[in-house]
Amino acid sequence: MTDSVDFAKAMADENRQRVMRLLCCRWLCVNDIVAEMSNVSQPTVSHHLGILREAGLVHARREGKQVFYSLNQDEVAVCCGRLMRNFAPELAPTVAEA
Amino acid sequence: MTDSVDFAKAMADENRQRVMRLLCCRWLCVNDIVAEMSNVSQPTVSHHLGILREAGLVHARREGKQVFYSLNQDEVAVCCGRLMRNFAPELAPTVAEA
DNA sequence: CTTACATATTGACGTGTGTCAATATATGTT
DNA sequence: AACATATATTGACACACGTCAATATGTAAG
Repeated sequence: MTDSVDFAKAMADENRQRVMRLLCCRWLCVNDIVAEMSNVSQPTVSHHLGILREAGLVHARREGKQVFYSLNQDEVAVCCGRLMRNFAPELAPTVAEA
Repeated sequence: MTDSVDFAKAMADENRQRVMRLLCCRWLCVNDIVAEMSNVSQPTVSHHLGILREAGLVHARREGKQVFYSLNQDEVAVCCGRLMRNFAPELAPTVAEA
């Protein structure tokens, strides 16, 4: 339903997808992300992380002064599956894994 | 790459997803779509159809005075597959169908 | 060729969104 | 407590985007 819209909106930004690729399969703290992003300030990165966190697309874990983020691949997979079922039902697997 | 961003942007609107659901598995002309959409004017529907067409997410076919649209499920599937490979690689099938 | 109908385009308007500088909050250190 | 570092929040700004009324374009019929 509207969940698919929220997912699409969360993904609908180049910098957000850059952050997601950085967080794929590893944990990074905000400063590391900022260091790897060119031409994007720390507040902007923090803002994008907030949106991704709100959408459940990243995990967050505090460790001392720093906060580490990592991509939530499960949620991405669930949302992609929902998109497939909604908008490519004739191509999506009929039965989902339980 | 940036294609995933374009796909997400095209999907990032509730009315656009409503239109896509209407066009799932059938052809509708613009007036039919307008009739089934509440509180959305004909120019607005036309505008959304243009964005979906630009993104390759719908097929369009002229038939006399009317233009019929239908959802392009293949493109949706391709884009979802790309999202999966980019952002859920540990959950996506390793080998894609040729 | 004029008329009628279907769709697309234009122009204007309000709202949403990405961005940054400045500042606040949180945590650890001395 | 004072300070330093890491992250989040605020406020302001420009620009993108969704929306509609009005108009233009395309297509067929009389």
